[in-house]
Amino acid sequence: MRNRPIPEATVARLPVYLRALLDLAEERGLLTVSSEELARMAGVNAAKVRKDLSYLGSYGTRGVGYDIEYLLYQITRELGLTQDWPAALAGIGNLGRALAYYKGFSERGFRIAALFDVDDEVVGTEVAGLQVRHLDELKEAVAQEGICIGIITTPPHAAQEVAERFVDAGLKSILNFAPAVVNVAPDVSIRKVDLSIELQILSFYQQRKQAIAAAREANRRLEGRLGSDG
Amino acid sequence: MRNRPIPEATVARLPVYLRALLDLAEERGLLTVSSEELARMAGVNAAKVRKDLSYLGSYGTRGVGYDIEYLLYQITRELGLTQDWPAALAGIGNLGRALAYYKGFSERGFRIAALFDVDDEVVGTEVAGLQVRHLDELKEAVAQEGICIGIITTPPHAAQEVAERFVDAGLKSILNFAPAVVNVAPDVSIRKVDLSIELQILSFYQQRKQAIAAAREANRRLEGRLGSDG
DNA sequence: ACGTGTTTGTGATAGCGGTCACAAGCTCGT
DNA sequence: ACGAGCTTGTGACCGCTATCACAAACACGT
Repeated sequence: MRNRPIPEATVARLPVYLRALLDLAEERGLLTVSSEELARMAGVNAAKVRKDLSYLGSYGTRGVGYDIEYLLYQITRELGLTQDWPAALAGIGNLGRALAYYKGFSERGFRIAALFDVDDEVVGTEVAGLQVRHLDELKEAVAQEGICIGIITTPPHAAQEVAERFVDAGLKSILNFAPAVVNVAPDVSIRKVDLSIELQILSFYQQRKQAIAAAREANRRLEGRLGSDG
Repeated sequence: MRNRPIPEATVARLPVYLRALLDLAEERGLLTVSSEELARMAGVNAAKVRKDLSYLGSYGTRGVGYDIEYLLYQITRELGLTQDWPAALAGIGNLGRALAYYKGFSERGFRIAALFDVDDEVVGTEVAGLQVRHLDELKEAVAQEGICIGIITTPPHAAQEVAERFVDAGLKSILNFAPAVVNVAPDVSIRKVDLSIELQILSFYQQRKQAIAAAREANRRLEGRLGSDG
């Protein structure tokens, strides 16, 4: 089992476990944790936790649980968080600025190392301690700063072109915040974060809840009338 | 088929189709579109598009394609975008401010109707044309503004409590940007957007790519040496 | 040394989601 | 009126994911 490739779904949960483990280690100073406790903290099923961790190897002790320090080390290593990952951010609008200032990135070795835009009004200004550069300088900056990850916070119509420039500059990992579909070669990883889509999904289920509530209400009234009639 | 419940995966893709269809209607003024073209624009498989749309009912014409206007109407209706959805945003930090200013929200009937915080330095200030209110005023604001959706952009340790306050105020849909696991009752929809997790997932695959490249390189050298030796 | 209680690791199973392939059905030209 | 050429709608299949259930293995008290 421990030599099989790690499933995507598991990879997506490892950061959640990592966070929970850091909490246990730093805040509470505990040494071991059971799959049940970890599952509770991560908001998932205990069996899922065990199966996920088993892909990393068998680092638990039956009857005891998992050694927190060791697990932290293994997950950190597996996620590649032992090195730091300089990132380039293209598109210095509201969202781009917020991300440039965002502390959450720098936490785990992610560091926004360069900012890019194409607007002459923005290029040259300083944001979050970095000088905004023109997108044309991307290649040099990537080489110079050792940039590995590209983040897109441009308007939608520019997203595809920026992605292509990122790929052209040698980046293989892209995080897209622009509300647009971006196509890249299969050897490039791309993940999207789309606020508007998330809201629309919530809207769908919210509407369904309201429709069900309305139907239940109508039914209740109808039955009430029938009851008083009978 | 058209009366079966719509799968979650399909719901998550409807907004993508919607965007593509708006593009086709507004930018190019087309009347019909084939599943293949729509699939290309949405970055998915054509069969998947057809199956997804078939859940809404059979609105296509064989040999021709789908009527864009009609499809737009159906998807809009199904996603509940015919009404607008006022949202509350709690946590006025960098990210909260950026979202408050973000234009992408207001596009499809989503409107940030109230901002909340607990910090006295922030409460009372004006952000994006709205006065930041204290979280204690949540209930009144929800009733007053007809708020349906809660957005969490607080630091992680405050996320769970804010979520509970949202639920307590009657909200059934929550979007969580805080890097923390939030548990709510099963009748409440919660979706999370976690920038740090996305980066860690990218990091995992990036590292694997580098490891594979390194192994390939080592192998090439080894074979080269063996070749010259033999 | 041994039994009891606990927790892991994993085979088995069920369900969901993606893809293929093709029949059904439409339009249009002749 | 009819055949050619498309495109939809969907049954069938396959792989991935989640969950269950239980044997294996450990610690600890006596």
